Amino acid sequence: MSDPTGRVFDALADPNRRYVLEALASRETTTATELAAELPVTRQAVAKHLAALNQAGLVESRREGRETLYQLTPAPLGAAMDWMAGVGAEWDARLAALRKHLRIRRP
Amino acid sequence: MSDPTGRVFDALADPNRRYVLEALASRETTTATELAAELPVTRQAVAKHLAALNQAGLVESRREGRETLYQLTPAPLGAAMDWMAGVGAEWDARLAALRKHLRIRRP
DNA sequence: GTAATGTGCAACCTGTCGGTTGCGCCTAGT
DNA sequence: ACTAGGCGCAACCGACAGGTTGCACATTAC
Repeated sequence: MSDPTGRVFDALADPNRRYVLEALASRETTTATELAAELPVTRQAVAKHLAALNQAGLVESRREGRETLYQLTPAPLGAAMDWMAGVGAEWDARLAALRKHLRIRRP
Repeated sequence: MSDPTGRVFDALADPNRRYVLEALASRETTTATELAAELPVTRQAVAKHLAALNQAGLVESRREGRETLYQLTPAPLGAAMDWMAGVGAEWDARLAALRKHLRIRRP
């Protein structure tokens, strides 16, 4: 999946990954083991999720000594929201045009 | 997956389903066969995707004679966008608080 | 130096997802 | 009445995602 927006939605589709994002939004930095303590999965599973989030550009990792710190980078969320807003807007525009058309043809 | 927001993101995670949504945003009504003609998959595959979108509340179906018409219902997109906006906002707030803290402690 | 902590990598298992094929059931045209 | 178009359902298949275990490697503490 090379499409960046697709990767974001795919990353957001998993509940554990969404929990990771929520935790990261209020924590400024975290390690995989710390997250694994709050989730019903192993550290390695969390590490895979963090890798997926990193692939989607939602997370950055930096190694500090013997632990790797993960940090939220919420920018790609904007692109995804833009896609959704585009769909909604086009739909609304179509509805508006349809309404207008009906008003003109049936005054 | 009972979580409604999760279903929305899961629905949005597939490129074919996103295409269906885009098509539906500009078409006001469509059938599964019509969509299948524009996609590299069979009608049944499209029908499954439409069922998933319906489960996510993004699409409504109504039977008209011998064909079933599908229509976009973009409301759940709003909830999903709210979740994303929440994560981004909390992050921004944390960043702002951190910056403020730094400015106070290091004038 | 040695033990403990934290990580990464690889193999493996299992369920589900996206997709197809095959069929039978309506509905509409002629 | 019969034929053709459109759908739904069910079975099946291959691939991949999420998860686990096991182990080897680096870094800190004692």
